[in-house]
Amino acid sequence: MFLNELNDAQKAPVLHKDGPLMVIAGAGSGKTRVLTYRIAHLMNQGVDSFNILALTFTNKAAREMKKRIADIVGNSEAKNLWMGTFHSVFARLLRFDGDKLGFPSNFTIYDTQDSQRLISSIIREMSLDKDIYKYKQIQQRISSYKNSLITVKAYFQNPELQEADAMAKRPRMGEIYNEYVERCFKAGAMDFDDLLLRTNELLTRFPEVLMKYQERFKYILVDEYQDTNHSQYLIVRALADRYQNICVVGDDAQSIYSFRGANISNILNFQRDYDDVSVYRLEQNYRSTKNIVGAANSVIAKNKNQLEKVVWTSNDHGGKIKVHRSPTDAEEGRYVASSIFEHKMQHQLPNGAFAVLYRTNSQSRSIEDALRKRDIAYRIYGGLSFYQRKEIKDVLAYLRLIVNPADEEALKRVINFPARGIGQTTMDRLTVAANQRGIPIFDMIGQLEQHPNGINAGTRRKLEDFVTMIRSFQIMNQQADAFTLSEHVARKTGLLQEFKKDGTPEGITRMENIEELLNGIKDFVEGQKELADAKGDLTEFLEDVALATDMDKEVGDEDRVALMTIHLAKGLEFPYVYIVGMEEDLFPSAMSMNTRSELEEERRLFYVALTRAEKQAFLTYTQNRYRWGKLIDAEPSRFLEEIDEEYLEYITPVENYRFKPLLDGDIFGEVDKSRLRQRKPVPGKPPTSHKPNQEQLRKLRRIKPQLGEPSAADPALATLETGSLVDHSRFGRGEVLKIEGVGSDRKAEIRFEQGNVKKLLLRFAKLKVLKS
DNA sequence: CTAACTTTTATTTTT
DNA sequence: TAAAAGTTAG
Repeated sequence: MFLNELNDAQKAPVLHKDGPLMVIAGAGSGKTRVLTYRIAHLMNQGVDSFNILALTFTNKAAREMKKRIADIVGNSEAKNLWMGTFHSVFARLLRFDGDKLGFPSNFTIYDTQDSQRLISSIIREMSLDKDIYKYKQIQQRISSYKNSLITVKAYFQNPELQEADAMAKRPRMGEIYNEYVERCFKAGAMDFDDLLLRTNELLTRFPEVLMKYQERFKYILVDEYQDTNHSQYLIVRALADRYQNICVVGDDAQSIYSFRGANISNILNFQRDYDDVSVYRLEQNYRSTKNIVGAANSVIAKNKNQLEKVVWTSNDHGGKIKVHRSPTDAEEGRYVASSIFEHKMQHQLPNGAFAVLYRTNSQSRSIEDALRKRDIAYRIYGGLSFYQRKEIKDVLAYLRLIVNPADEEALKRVINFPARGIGQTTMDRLTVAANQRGIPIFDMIGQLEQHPNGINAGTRRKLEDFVTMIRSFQIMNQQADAFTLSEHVARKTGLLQEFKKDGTPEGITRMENIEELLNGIKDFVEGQKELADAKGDLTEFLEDVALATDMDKEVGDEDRVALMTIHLAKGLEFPYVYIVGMEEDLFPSAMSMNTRSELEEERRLFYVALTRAEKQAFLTYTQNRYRWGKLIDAEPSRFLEEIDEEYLEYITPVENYRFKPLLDGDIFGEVDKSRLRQRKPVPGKPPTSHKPNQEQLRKLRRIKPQLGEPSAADPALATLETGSLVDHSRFGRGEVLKIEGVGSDRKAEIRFEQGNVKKLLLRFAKLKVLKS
């Protein structure tokens, strides 16, 4: 019996029968297991699988849970469970009932880029200043309105909001919002936020629909409840209102999505929102060593706003958390790679036992370089995902257009790609004409004969050819499956040819990507045929793609080191975890240190990162890092100081010294030892030695130096920006570099007095403010 | 209208 | 830095 696999604390929420319950589950305490077994147990108790709705954070989590439930109760029963992310579950619901709101069942899902492009063109059409009305900011603003259920109507009824926008010099924000919503509606499209907002609208405006789904979903379970936003919260409340069989699982200490509208008070206030809430706590951590759990606890204790709980473990102490400092990000990568290599060899571990976590995607590069040099297989999760690549989006845009010709963003994307002589002017004219008549651009093309709108016969012909081609695809779509059709489209449109002909390596990669996409479609079609209620048609596939999460790719089925952002790592675990870039302004991010709550969220993020580790955690930081293409100073993250000393071990190697800022005329070929000084040391152990040995010098040599551009008038004169690295290797021993002067523009000039550049004697120095 | 070129902008996280 | 957006010549 599966219940024997649970401890008492886990068993209680699994056995809890009816009524609201909340499970506060500390990191690594087995919450997925509780959720899985609770569902299985409900089914064993006679609850119909049709009546259970489980909302998870990723589709992959849903799939895995379904599989495990199927192992317990049998596949045929598990099949009927409604399980998935909020977005995918309610997209499905809207395909059934969205027609009541005026949406077609084959509505398109706009991704963020589609939304931004649309907003961008609205701003252009309204002839607004694009420096004030920045499309990305506008899109974010609209998104946050929607997540808070502020519709256009609500916006115009709320003077405060309008004032806030007016203060930000965007008095026409409301108009843009209105136009955006209307254009989406006309295009038969919903953005990510609409999937939730429109579901709310549906459930509020149509009581009979609400009733239907309340009856259908008698038992509702929500995973990662701490990361739900207001919109999601209301949906859950509405659906659970009748039977009150609502089970939420989460950990307030792991709430890390407030930028997406997640509201931590949803979990903090759960007990107020429902009557007679049973609260269960899972506090025993099965994942990590005592050192890791202790360190994580000591960090999160610095947060004020949290639910009470004590995470503990009976696991071994394990090794202390290793803190490593390096001079540059390249060095950091090299340390991570060699450390992984050593542990692999020492303990005979697979690559899959290691993960490197970072705050921002851009940090992956230096790690990648180092791993590649060491021949360690890795895989990057997230970043520019497969489906966001240009060539993939091009193919998908054609497919979207076939399913929904009103989809304006898809049309604009492909109408002139591959180039077929339909340019901006034509598109502008078409847009104006179509908007006047309130019809989609696609339909407008069909009526050009009656209303030429200044488009000449040749161009009209090209437009009509395009429409004819899409129509032929639509006819084919009624017969063929998604794969056959997509392949046909890729060829017939000339997309494959387009990338093939340019012959560059990128072109070839793009072509291969398209082929990979086609294979993916094939897999999808075959997979869907096995499912009960799926047809394997194009609409389903496009929805799958639009809502695919980056974590939906399998983690760990190949033997590779995993590289990902901390956000993406939530819910995962690895024996060895490297958290890189532990620096102020990077982690915590410079953009999230303005308020206490932002900083607390960063701290929770750090907590999440630490608790991914089972056996050993490593924290690394650098003193100089390339950012925005420039080398900048970096200081150790405050989070390092927030960990109790007893859990840490400093392992900074000897080559990690740093030069003090140089003074005027002070650059010689030899290291001036008195100037070697550790900068802003983390409390703990100082470096053991200052003098680099041969091996370390060789390593340092690989750092890319920057030299200023030689001036045309005087080749011996170079201009260098403050903060740049100067490569001493260019000068022979004893030769002098003289700093000539510093202007107010933060630039310094360097004169190479004894010009002959010969020997590579390596040294770096930092130029700070210099005086002539 | 297209292609080549130049300039800007962004690097916080994502369904 | 590197990708995207904008500009200009043909």
